[in-house]
Amino acid sequence: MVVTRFAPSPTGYLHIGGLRTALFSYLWAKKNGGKFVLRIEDTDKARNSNEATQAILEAFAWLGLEADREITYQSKRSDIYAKYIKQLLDEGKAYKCYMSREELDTLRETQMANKERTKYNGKYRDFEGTPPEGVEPVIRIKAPISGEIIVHDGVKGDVVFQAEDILDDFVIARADGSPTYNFVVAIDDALMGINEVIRGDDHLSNTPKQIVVYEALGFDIPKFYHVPMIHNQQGKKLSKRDGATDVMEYKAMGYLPEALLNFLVRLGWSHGDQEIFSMDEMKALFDPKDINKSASIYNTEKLDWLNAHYIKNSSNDELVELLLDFDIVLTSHDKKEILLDALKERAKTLKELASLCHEVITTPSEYDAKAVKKAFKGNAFEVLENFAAKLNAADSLHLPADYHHVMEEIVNEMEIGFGKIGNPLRVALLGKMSGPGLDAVMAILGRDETLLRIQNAIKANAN
RNA sequence: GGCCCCAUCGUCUAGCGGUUAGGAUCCAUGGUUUUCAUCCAUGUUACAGGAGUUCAAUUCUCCUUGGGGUCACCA
Repeated sequence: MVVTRFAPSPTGYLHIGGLRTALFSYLWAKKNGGKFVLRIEDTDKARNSNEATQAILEAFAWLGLEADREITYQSKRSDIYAKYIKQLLDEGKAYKCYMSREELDTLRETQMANKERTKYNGKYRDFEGTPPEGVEPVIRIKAPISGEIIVHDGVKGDVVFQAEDILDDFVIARADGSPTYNFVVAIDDALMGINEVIRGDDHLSNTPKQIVVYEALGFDIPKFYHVPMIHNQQGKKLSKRDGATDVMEYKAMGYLPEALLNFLVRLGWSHGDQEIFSMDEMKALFDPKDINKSASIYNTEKLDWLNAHYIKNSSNDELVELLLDFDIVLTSHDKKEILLDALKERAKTLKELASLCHEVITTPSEYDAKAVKKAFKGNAFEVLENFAAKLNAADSLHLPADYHHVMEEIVNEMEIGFGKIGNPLRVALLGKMSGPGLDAVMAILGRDETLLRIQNAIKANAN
């Protein structure tokens, strides 16, 4: 059974990069009929907040990524960590270190001055005398001082680290007794049965430390997949300063969850030439062996295209529901089908769709100057008057085709091109030169509103 | 700086020794449309550099260069 996890620390919103590794983990579990679990790493009381936890859960709910087990909170597991700290102490695999912070700082400065690697010098590793007064000790683990640590990584291949280069007896419990990250991660992953860890490759250099913990405790080491970072336009790790990195911002901007997920799954992963993936396809096709080794640059051009695609392919009922968040209420609008059919292929986001709806539904309060100049020339008003008269006289006007028929009559009777009626009519109805098909617009507005807008336009622009 | 990772169109990527280096996006042009958008065509643009291995390297090896990550009593 494959068990994967996503383990955010609740210091802020769910980040776009975090979401991608979460998605990969989720998909890989689903692909294998396994479990995807969520663990909140809330051990840093100073930086964590409950709001952040809620924000992360809200984002997961929006995207429909559900954890398969109850959420684990590290803050509730201190007893467990304490037990293992004691065990390592008893077994002589960890020890108390009485080096004060000042002493440690001095050591570090000296090493830096000598251009040496900064590492703990092992002063208390085999200490047997009387400990100094007034120092609350930290607990350090006895890490190997030589030899190789090999991370068998599913993305990068075998990565070899020399213990002497990267390891020292790192702290596993602070002076106040609280355990540190690399220690608890290993314990939690092991105890939660996590056997496939998919995470950002900024964790790759942490992995040897975690392996030290696994080995000291006799736990099985999971399979690791370190996925490359997502970079900003400057090629640096994506951070909060790089515009929209909060997942929920995308909801606010009018992106659909399926578009965002589809966009993210293709960032660093691919399946031949396929670009569009439904959730079912992702679950069936995702495999971490196809994850890229190189970082990708965050660029949302393709997200816009995907979002437009998913909007076009949404049902009108779904769109009515989604538009409620953008203050467009079409629930009982009798022409909503015509309206959405006409508009949904013109919008890149729900926000745009909402604004397009608003433009059609609302009587124009002003007319684009350029459009007026271009459209209301020659006998444009005469054409409009004739058209209005014809509309008045028509007996049944319901569908776009009915309105189209009236337009055809005018074109034939006055012996003009469609442009002669189309351009002025469009400006009259919408206030500008571009927009959806006029027959659809009129069907949406109905006869009365159409006539009203034509009269308004003539009144406002005939001078 | 030490250690580690990475390197194909602007961007996302395919490629797994022999290809006119493919797709997508973006951009441009044309067609469709009464307009705009959609849609459909077409086009511009890429193997970082240098050695080696090989009959043959984008592909394998090494070096250089460039980029990134990480080095806490943070996670």
